[in-house]
Amino acid sequence: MSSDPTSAPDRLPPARGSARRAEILDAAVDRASAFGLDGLTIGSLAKTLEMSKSGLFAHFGSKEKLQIAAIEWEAQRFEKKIVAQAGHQERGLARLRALVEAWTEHVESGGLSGGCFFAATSAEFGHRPGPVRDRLAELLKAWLASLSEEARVAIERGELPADMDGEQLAFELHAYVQEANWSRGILSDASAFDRARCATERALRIDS
Amino acid sequence: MSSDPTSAPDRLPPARGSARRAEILDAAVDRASAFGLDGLTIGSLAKTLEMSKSGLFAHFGSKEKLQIAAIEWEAQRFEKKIVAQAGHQERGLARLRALVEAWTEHVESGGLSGGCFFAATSAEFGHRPGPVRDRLAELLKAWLASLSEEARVAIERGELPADMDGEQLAFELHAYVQEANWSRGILSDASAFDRARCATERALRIDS
DNA sequence: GCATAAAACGAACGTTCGTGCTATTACCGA
DNA sequence: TCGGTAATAGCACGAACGTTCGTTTTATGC
Repeated sequence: MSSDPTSAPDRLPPARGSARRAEILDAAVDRASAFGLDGLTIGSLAKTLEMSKSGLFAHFGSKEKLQIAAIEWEAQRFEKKIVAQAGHQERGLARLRALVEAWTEHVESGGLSGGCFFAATSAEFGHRPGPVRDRLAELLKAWLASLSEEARVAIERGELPADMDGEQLAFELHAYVQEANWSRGILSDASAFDRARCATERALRIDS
Repeated sequence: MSSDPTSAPDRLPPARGSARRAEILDAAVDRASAFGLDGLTIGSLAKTLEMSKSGLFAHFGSKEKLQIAAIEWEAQRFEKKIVAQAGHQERGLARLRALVEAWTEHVESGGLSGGCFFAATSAEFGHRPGPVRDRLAELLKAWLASLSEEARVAIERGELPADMDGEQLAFELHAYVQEANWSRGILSDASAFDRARCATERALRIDS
């Protein structure tokens, strides 16, 4: 196989179906951001991709597996684009700021037609038990924990007031970005992200 | 009309079906808070109420009209329970505080199985054009305007710092309650409303 | 070039969706 | 008591849902 120059790039992902799968999941994430993971119907998704229902279905085996695959797909994108990038920053306030800023930019300009994928899907499944909800809860809990842990370090280092509570700060920072996403959606308020950035900045100022 | 004591109350809504209609809409709001206005199917709603699909359907004429009726129903409840009550408070900071506190309590203990009705439905329809979205947008824009207008009065009166921005403050206060609702849902975090109250309290302190 | 496996397809299943149409029941004024 | 109106039920419809099946196309390895 090493003698064949064309087959070299596709190493660990074994199948040539992986490209198709990526296309499907990109479209699935986009649709789910606007219509929810329930509104993500196999028929409409297949029509979008100009393929047959059964052909698409065979990639996942069930709708629930498709839903979870979409979640994992977006989670990976999120991890690479935000968490990993912010990891280059020094721990504490700098990294916390990097996380929130990258996240804000990701939600604002992520290119999804329904705004933040996780906002849409977690609102949808917030009160519906099952594997989909469980996975979403896991991911979002971890994301909140990342924020509050980094806030804790910043406080410990004296970069933020000692009487601050890391979890409370994470709660508020998270709220601003979610509110901006919501506000842009239902209120068509494009300036909402500026408000979020403004609120974030004030929350992270040392003197507050 | 003043001569007939019995027909006086039910003027425009003519029917004695109004009691049944109330039952239906109560159930509809509850279901929609958990499953969304799309997940609010006529079949399942009828089963919940132990009546026939067609019998229920006849009350509204179309699913979209049922959805909008549910929205108006909850909007009325909201108006009476929160806006009207807070109207007894003096304008400015006192009324703003009353609005947010009553709202927080309403979302926390409103008895809906999916949490805040408007959070669920506006997230669902945030990016889907149509009459349902339009009505939700109208109501939520008005609610945000109520908050920021009251904030503006409070600032004008010197009850809040003069360099504050009413709209920005409303954005943040709104964000806290929405975040609490979201957090209780997907993270099963019951203490989220305490965080929201804490953040609200700090935002409304004069010295901040 | 041929065997083989993966990928996509078209058709159909049973169910549920929203929505009509018609018949039946319950109530209230005359 | 009767007649009319509002409320509900029963039944059927076309469409879309997720899913299964058998077949056909496509790509790869010997």
